[in-house]
Parts: sequence; C-alpha cells; structure tokens
Amino acid sequence: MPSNNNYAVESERLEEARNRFITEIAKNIHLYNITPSAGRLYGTVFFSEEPMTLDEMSKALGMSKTSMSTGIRSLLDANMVERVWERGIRKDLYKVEDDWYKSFSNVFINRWRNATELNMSAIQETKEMLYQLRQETTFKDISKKIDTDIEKLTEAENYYHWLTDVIALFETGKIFDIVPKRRDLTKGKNI
Amino acid sequence: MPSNNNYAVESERLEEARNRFITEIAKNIHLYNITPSAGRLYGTVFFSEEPMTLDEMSKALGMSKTSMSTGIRSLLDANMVERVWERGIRKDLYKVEDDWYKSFSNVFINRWRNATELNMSAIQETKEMLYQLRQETTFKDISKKIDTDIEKLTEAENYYHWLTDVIALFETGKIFDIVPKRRDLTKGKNI
DNA sequence: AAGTTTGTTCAGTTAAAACTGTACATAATA
DNA sequence: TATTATGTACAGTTTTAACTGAACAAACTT
Repeated sequence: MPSNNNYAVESERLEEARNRFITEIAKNIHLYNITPSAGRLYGTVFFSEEPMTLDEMSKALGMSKTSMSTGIRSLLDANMVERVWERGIRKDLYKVEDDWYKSFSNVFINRWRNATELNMSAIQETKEMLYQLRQETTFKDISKKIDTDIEKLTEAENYYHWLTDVIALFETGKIFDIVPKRRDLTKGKNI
Repeated sequence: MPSNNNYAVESERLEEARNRFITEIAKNIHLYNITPSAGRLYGTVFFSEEPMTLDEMSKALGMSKTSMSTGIRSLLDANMVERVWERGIRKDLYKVEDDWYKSFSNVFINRWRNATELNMSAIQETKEMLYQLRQETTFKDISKKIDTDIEKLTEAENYYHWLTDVIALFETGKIFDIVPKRRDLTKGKNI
C-alpha cells in the first residue's frame, strides 16, 4: 500500500469524492429522460476543469466514442451541456450548462408542453368522433355512454388547460418572482 | 359488411373514438414513469362505465392477469387509480382517480422530491470528503481543484434548494392560488 | 376444516433499449 | 487534389425491461 501523502493516492481520493456525486446524478437523471450512462457522462463533464472532447470522454468513461456521441447529443437536446469553441482545436468541445435553473425549466417545459399539446389534440379529435356518432345513433344506450365520455374528456381538458398555465409560469420566468433563486449563502454577500 | 344503423357497428365506432385518446395517453404516460401498457390500462379504466376487476382488464386488453396486477399497482402508486369496494363483490375493483390535479401533483411531488433529497445528500457527502482531503493535502494543484469542485457543488445546492421550494408550492396547494383550477366552461355556471 | 376464489411471487421467455466496432461522410490540412 | 482527422449511421451484440404461465398464499364460502 502506497503512503498517504502521495499525489496519485490523493488524486484517487478526489476522484472518489467526485464519483459519489456522479453516481447519484446517474441514478436520478432518468427524470430528465436521460439514460444513466449519459448521466455519468454529464457528471464527468461537470467536474472537468476544461471543456471535453468526445475522445476524452470516451477514455474517462471507458466507453465507445459512439456512445459518447449519442450521449452528449441527448444532453445537448436537454440543454444540459453546450458546445464551446476554442481557437486551434478542431474537435468539438463540450461543457455543462452552468445555469441549472435554465436546464430544469427547459426540460420541464419541453417535455410537459409537448405531451399536453398531443393529449389535448387527441381529446379534440375523440370529441369530434363522439359528437358525430351521437348525431347518427338511435340507440339510447350508445348516446348515454357518449355523453358520459364527453363529460370526462371535458374534465380532462380543464386539467390540461391548467397544466398549460403552470408550464407558462416556467416559460415566462414568472416562477422566479414567486420562488426566487437562492443566492450563494456561503459567500455572505446578498446583492 | 353490416348496415350502418347496427348496434355492433356503432359500439365499434365508440370503441374507436375512445381508442384514439387511449393511444395518445399511452404514448405520453412515460412522463409519469408508467409504461405504455399500463397507460392503455389507465385509458381503459378511464372510459369504463363501472369500476373494473383484474379479470375484466385482462380480457379487455388481451393481456395476462399478472400484467394487470403489476400495471394497476404502478397506477395505484402514482395515485392515478384507486380501489373501490362494492358490496357482494369479492374481486378488487379499480376506478381512475378523477382529480387529475391531485394525480399530477402527487407524481410531480414524489418523483422530484425524492430525487432532490438524494442528490442533496450526495452533495453533502461529496463536500465532506472534499473538505477532509483539502485539510490533509499538501499539493497546491489538488486543493485548487477541490475549491473549484466545492464551488460548483454549492451552486448545485442552491438550485436544489430552489427546486425544493417549487415542489413545496405543489405540496401545500399554493400553486392553485397562483394558477387557479379551470372551471368547466361548457356548463356556463361559474361558482 | 375443506374447498374455492382471487391476487401475487417467481422463473423463464420475449421484446426493447443500450452499447460497440466498422464503415462512411464531411471538413480540415498539406 | 490527396491525405488526415473527426463525428455519426448502421448492423450486430449485449444488457435491461416487460410480459407470461404455473405455483403459491391469503381470504372467503360452505
């Protein structure tokens, strides 16, 4: 066993500490629709002192460059990393988006708004089909079922309207008036 | 081909209309950490006139009872369906939770709070490890990296504090003061 | 208590997603 | 223009998740 005051050993300890956080990120990042592997990738780039290339990521994680490419793309789509340029470097460089509020909002907005819109269209279409059928049918039983269905769908529609409003809260940034960003408490200054 | 004013044909059209919505639900329900199959299950129970048993679900979806059991449990955990009792019926009966606002809030709160807490603990622990290492190390290079890491982690911590506050908005129901529930506009009465 | 009914556990199977290496397309360099 | 470097598409493989049927356990019925 090497002695404790050894650079390699301490670097290893630093790596371990970072790894504690990276592992947790990887576990929970599925909430952003990101795979655990891409989560580890995110963590790695997060701690990196410099923007990283695909080759560096590949080496750091012991995974194929192809995986790095698709992984970084999913992080890019979620606005969790960004591409940066440095003169003289041909390779693509990536760093984490440091505004986590923005990342969260982006993911939240995109995912929920998309789903909400699709669901609302589906409700509209379903209602159309039901209205038409109700006009044509002569069976009391059928039209009764249709009426119940339409009522349920309208209820759902109200909910989606509300959800749209909630999403707008994040989209417009009004959420930050209601729930202010936290300032760095350790720094003492509270501008 | 059977004539148009035929009960079976119109029932089929009703089924088709319902299916339009069910299919869309199934596609987007992964946002609630629910599988598409369980999503179809949800849709089926949603339109059912009566609370359903596992056997009825199994028949309606053409899937095994085991799948219905696990599917309904995931919906139950997400507070999207609830169990109801009817005298004289031994089988478990399920209906959808009709307060969609509650369902959404529940899912949102549980998923994000859990992840947030785990990530915050990880940050704490990582910081502890880093503080310790910084006290012990003599290498300027190492302690510089540590300082940068701690700064990044503190930034992340602030974000998680903010997220906790946002979650509390839904937990306490204060969100409904800010974004009021939509009333059923078609009914005309606006109490 | 014996016999049913009902939901769930578990092992095995099938289906889906993640990952890899090769081959290719594009762009930079000489 | 020829050569080299770099990221991505694609086909095949591995890993993970979903699904099923049989066996079991708990509760109800008689």
